[in-house]
Amino acid sequence: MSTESTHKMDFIREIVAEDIASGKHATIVTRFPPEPNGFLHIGHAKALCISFGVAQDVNAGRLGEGKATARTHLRMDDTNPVKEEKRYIDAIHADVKWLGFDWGEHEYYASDYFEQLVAWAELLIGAGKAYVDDQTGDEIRATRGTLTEPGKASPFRDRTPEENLDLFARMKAGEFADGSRVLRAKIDMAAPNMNLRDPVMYRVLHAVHPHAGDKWCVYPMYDYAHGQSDWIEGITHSLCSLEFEAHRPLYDWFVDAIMDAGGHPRLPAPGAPVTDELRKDRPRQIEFARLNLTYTVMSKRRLLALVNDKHVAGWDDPRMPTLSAMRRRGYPAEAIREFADGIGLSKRNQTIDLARLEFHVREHLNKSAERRMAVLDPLKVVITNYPDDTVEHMDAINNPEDEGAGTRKVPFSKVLYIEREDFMEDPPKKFFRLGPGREVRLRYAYFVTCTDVIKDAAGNIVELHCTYDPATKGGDAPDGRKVKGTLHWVSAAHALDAEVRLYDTLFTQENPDDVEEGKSWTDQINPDSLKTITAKVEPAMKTAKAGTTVQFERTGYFCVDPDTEDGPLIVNRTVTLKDSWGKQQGK
RNA sequence: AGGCCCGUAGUUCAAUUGGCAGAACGCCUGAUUCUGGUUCAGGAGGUUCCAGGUUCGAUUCCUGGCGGGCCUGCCA
Repeated sequence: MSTESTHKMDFIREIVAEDIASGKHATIVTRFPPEPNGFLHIGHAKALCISFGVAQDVNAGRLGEGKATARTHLRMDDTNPVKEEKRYIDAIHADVKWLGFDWGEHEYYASDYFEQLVAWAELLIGAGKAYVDDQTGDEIRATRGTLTEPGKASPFRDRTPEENLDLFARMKAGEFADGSRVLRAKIDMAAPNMNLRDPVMYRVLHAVHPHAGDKWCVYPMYDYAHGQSDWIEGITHSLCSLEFEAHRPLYDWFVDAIMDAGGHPRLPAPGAPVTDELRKDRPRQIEFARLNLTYTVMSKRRLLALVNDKHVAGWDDPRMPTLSAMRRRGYPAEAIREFADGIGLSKRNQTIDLARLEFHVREHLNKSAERRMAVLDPLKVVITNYPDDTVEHMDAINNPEDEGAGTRKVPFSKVLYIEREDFMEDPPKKFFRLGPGREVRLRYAYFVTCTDVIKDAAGNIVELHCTYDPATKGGDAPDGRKVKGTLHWVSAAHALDAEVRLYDTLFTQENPDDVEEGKSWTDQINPDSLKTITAKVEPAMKTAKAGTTVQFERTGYFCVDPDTEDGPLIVNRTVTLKDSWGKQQGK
């Protein structure tokens, strides 16, 4: 009995399980094929979790009852040098690793297959299934037809294989200018699927490639390169998003056409026949719905625009949905994986509530993040009956969810800061915090009672006077009396200043595309998505290293920003704590 | 308009392949709590897109509608 029955299944895992059960595959190979033209985002995390997750499930015996092994390749889908850059390749490596996936030695580049791809293209030309077209881009577009009308054949469609071979060789040799000629597959100009109306296989591009250098003047299109790259690597299940559904017939057409012409990546010897057995050795493309999140955009084009138009500080600005941004913001990789695994897999377009991602972030951080006290909006408090020069070091628990995290000392003295919103001069009954004559607990310290409210000439509250009860040291009253509220605080003399970056959603609408006539998604950008303040934090934060996330009690989780390395403490708010009081106030 | 794909709580997914429609997140209530956090207990929320048909019985099968998505780059 396998654990399969108890494990979460989806339509892709069912297909893989069947393919193992039927003996179709003894080795399952999946792949993650990013184009290095931007940074990976949370949508890629979903794809990563699916392709790596399927392989992990196979290896763990959860899929296919241990009758197969599996691996996952990382492949740069680098067929368009004008958009791709080395720095994106580096960022992809870092992000995939950070998320927790290991491709081992299986790192590949589509550009490493260009030689083979060209050889197969020549095979197709020889078989009369591809031709060089001298039409301009505009002409090709104009003759492609529409959704309801068939296209028109190119005047160059019936060139001889010899002529095509010669022309293609000269394209490769760099004899022709960019855009002057393309190699097209000869399929069907009347096909209802537009992708089959003689799609372009190669274009002339005199561009330096980030991986292949200046070796090539022709570059293959996605449709011609992707399926064949899968095939070369022995990918069994090529998992991609829904918009490639209409490309699947073409994906299969190229494989069939190459085999019909005598090609196969695993021919035992040059010129050997493509046997029925070899014919079964081919990849299968399966599509699933890509991830959308509320209050953000996910397309790389738009993310690039946000960066280029300076709406954010960069690809790793913590407001971005990129993995590098989430890392910088303090989202744990494990939370992102749990999120991705939990949202399900289907063919329906999905938009997930941001709240669901935040749930996983809080769930993980609640268990792992140490607690600290920090006052974001300081209000001075003087404990009038506390000795002037005394400092006490209070014991504070680092993480109530993790006993192993231990305790620390927090200095307490006569002058403190508390949160401005923790005091109300005329509080309603449900307000459990400080008010004139009210007693509250200062966490890990004493019960205090507010005796005086000091205001400036304009009537603004600038200071509070309180008395403390020495018998309540540590936070408990020996007489058993209770207080409704517990406040966080810092000692003014010991507090550190910290720059705190408070983030809100990058867009004001759940769906940034939901706009009135004449407006665009960029009009929905939230002008208050970043607020920078200076907070007072307890001295234990002095040693906090970049990348560590702590919980500031009662306010939220905060991650030390890498900018801290060369200056004062800077923290990013990862996510707020759930706030039933604030919610109640909001309505 | 032509082709392909998809319609189940607010959202994302289940429903042992024809047998009493469930879960998670979100929302609401209560208990607990030295974080208005956590934890625990409970609640609201469904014409399974619609209409026919087959069947003792349909979310599931059939037919026809309706709604949504994708496709007319020398992007991926």
